[in-house]
Amino acid sequence: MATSKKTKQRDWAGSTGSHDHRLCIVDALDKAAELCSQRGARLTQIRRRVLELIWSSHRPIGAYSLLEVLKEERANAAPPTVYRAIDFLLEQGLVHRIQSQNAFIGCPNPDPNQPHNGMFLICTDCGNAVELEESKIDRLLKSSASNQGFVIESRTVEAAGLCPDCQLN
Amino acid sequence: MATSKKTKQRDWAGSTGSHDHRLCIVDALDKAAELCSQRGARLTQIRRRVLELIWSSHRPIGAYSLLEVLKEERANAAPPTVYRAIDFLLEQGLVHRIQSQNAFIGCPNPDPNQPHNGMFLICTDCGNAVELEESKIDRLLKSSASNQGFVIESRTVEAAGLCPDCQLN
DNA sequence: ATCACAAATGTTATACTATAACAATTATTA
DNA sequence: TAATAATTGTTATAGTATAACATTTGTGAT
Repeated sequence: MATSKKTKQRDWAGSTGSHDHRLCIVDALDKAAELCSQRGARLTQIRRRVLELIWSSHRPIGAYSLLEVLKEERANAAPPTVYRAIDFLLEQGLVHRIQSQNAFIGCPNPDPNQPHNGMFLICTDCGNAVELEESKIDRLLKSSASNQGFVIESRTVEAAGLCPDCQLN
Repeated sequence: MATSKKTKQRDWAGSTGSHDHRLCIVDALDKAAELCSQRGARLTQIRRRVLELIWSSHRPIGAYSLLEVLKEERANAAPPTVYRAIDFLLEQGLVHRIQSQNAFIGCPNPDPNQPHNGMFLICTDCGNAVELEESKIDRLLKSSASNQGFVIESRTVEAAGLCPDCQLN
């Protein structure tokens, strides 16, 4: 259940490919700023910084890993500091929780209206995660639930396995 | 993230309906005994008792809740006692982990060959959970992953919402 | 501007979840 | 029945998350 299991530092096309990841970060922060401003939500320094740290890779990152970094910049950072920021970012739909790892990852496509639950492919070897957009699966799940009279409000879909790169190595 | 959020003590047709739950338990224990015997796996007293406790309701139950009960019967029960039993039961596919709750639930249909990952509908009101069998969703997920060159090894699918009963109350 | 209020952050403590490491005991089988 | 493997006992600790209350900072009304 530990979230800090070591992973190789490698990327794969589906998630990060050979791209300039700085652009991901800038883009995510820009989107976040705009969304928050539209909503009258305050993207404070701490919140912005935590979002930036979460976006620092395409791997889910745990709260205490974030805290370690934050502490170097803010002597008085404590667990509530990071958990509050995370709670805010989750509420705004800017990040997702990866339940199977007790970790968090940036949402590449924050919904302007309301947050959505992501669906993820997570490589067990390199640790990279990519968010799927599969409305079909969502519809199937909803209808399957509906058959039982059950109404879905939120869901967790996380698939673990090997990304293309790690299948070779 | 606490697993002990209070839930109403109510059942719903999709999961438990108005049934004699003792039969569920007996049935589950019988199946477990047979499976283990076939496999040469040892369903010891502790393991059997933990399985029974997990089956004591259709709600996922946490390790420390199990431990509380176990302690009344076995003064020296400690976290490893219950986690080891859970690990065994997970390996044998007799129970599933509910990631969104750090809790465990019995598998009503343990696979004679290898364990499967469950898919669950979990009521946020009464807490009951029911396992779905939706091979369609599995296939969709696999093909969707395959489009990215990703090979799925295991997955988590958990949907939270309201069961039929709790929609009325 | 400044007061009053709300929101965010600081701070300390603690609850909850899970595993490491090694010792003792119990089963299995040669 | 001795040797070995599997299970359980025991203590300690790592990792994840929140409660509760104090302080500071931002916001809007006047």
